[in-house]
Amino acid sequence: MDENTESAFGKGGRNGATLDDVARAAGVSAATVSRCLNTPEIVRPALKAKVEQAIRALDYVPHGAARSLASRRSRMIGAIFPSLYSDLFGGALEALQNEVNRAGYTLAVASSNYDVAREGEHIQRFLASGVDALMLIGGARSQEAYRPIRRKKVPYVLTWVSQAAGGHPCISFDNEAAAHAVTRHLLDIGHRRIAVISGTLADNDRAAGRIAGIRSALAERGLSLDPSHLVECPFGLEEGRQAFRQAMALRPRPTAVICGSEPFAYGAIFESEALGLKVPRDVSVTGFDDMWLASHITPALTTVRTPREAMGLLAGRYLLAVLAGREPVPPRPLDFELVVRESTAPPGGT
Amino acid sequence: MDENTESAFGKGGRNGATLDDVARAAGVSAATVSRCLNTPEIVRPALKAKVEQAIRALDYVPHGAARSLASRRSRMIGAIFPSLYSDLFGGALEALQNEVNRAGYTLAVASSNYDVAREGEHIQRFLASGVDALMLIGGARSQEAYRPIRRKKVPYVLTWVSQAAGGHPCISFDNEAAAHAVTRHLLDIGHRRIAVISGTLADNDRAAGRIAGIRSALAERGLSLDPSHLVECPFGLEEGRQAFRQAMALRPRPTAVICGSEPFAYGAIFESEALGLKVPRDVSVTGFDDMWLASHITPALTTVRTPREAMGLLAGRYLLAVLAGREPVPPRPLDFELVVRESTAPPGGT
DNA sequence: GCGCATTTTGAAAGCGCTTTCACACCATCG
DNA sequence: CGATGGTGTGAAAGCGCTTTCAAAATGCGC
Repeated sequence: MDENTESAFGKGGRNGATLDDVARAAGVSAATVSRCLNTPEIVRPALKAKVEQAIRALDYVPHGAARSLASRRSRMIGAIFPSLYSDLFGGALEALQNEVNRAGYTLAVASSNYDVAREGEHIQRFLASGVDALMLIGGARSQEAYRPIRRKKVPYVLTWVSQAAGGHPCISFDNEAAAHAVTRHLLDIGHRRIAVISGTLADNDRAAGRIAGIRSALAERGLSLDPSHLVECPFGLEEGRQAFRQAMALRPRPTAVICGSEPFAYGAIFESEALGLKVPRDVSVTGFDDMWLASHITPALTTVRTPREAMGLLAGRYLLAVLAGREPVPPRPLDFELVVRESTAPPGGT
Repeated sequence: MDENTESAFGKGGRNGATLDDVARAAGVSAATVSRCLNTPEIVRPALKAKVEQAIRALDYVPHGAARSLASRRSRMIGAIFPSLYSDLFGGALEALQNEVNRAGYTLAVASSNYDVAREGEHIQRFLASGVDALMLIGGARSQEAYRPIRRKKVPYVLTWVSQAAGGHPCISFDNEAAAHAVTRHLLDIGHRRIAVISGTLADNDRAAGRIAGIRSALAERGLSLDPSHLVECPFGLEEGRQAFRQAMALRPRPTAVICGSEPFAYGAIFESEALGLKVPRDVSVTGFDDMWLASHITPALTTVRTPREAMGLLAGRYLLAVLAGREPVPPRPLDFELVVRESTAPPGGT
């Protein structure tokens, strides 16, 4: 039966019916079939029914590339993340994917591996693939990088950063404010000697924003962040352990360590045990993101919960709105929440 | 200057030069430009240089959809994961993405949310988008689901499962053997009363395979898995805690708990503390996958390391090989490794 | 019923690129 | 030195669909 159907196709050797085949089978023009697919409301029910039946009978699947070429839209949205490996971006990726799918779009992804040059290549690749819109993380790329995007007039949005030099549309919580809140909490319970573990700052404005927030909170109390108290290293739990050891070697020893990323905090807590230090008695530790381990680790981690799924969802929604011809306004910075658990306590508690 | 360049384009209002524009600028035919892009080795250096210069001058970016339509290849590969959220699949996703990118392909992703129907829709969507190949996880879908794939003659490969009913190409370690190894380890150190925490088995042949491996190892020692000792629940750390509590309520109490997925094991270890049980003294716990937390948690987790990145990499390589016209043979099941750490010990040790 | 204003429909022209196919070109051989 | 063969290039025909544009069908009022 499959074979019979095949033989009904226009040309031999093809592996699927074409719109013309459907038109012929339904006894209408190709234009009508096309309309049934794209603007079904303007075709009379009688014809529509015939077409739909023919589509089913032939098992017709529209040819994406042909649609794209003719309509000048690929129905594809590209997203470039610094990493696909960690579950940090997983929630946002999943939310974004769901949202764009709902509107009939397909999501293409790429990982820049925290490398701007790499990201630039991916932008080019996506543009060449003809994505209709683009989601990027952060705003730490040169203005040059936006040129090809602007040139092709492809809508885009930045996430994980609430504002970027150049006025690019952003959807995110405010990194600076979130870091400020964590720092403030530590200051409020009496800490004065605070060390910071941060991810590599070059090309990472999220991390930089957090440092800025820490500095401003410190400044409000007349304090400042001594360079020796800022340990910068690549993301990772193991790296966090090392950085923590380094911070604990400082004299006088800091009474609190702010981690710019959650794995650092896990590393710090694990390493404190190895060091014979008790958290929070000997040293307070804070995280950033409130990922799944945070509430289960001992001691449970004081951290700031970031709206990761929301960013993915809203970024998708924003792009779809632009593509639909509306002119959405990126929302104000999203809410974050300081979650105080057991890893922080007043200093000197013994 | 941008404006001047624009005005050199063939048609007005477009947002990019076309291949014809390049041909005209270089004083060659469109065919030659096309050849410079696709088979540069067959065009004479002199012409190639002129074309390349024109491409740079016009900032030409090929139109993906047009290429796809004419060449009948989209240079896009689709991958459908059960979830994008967890970092379980993150490594494979990243590796796959890198591999296909290297060959000039773009990766499209989707998450089925562990739902076969959802996965089916994504398959259809990808096929309609015209992906050149498809990567799927597991083999727990109806043979029906493969029909559209076969019909369009799209190469595909299954991962995370080393063999599937229907003879589909697979690239994976052997779930059954891996689970067998873990179980064997427990049996070898003297455990006899073993409970199992497994992810939902319906539509998940990976989880089912692991249960089979556990059963066969048990059977080799004349033991069997009592239904009461098999706790089935959705994936997640919190769910693992609950399941562990349930397993610990069994009388006589099991001396070991095999977790079919790593988060369950983390949950078990955390919950053991809440229960006043000491791992491994009171109960041994094993994980599955050896994710980043496994070696840092206390006690460090005995588990089996699965080749997740390798699966992504090899799946990509396999599909690219098929697309290149070669007829690759899926490799034999990939290696896994039993990693014995501190969470397992002989029973009754007090 | 006729004429006019409205939908609906079909014909045909592309969308931007790849890919035969045939031709032109040059070097080689008899 | 002309015939032969191999390369490199160009002309043109689509790839399968969307989208004008004009023609056909419909509905309405008088």
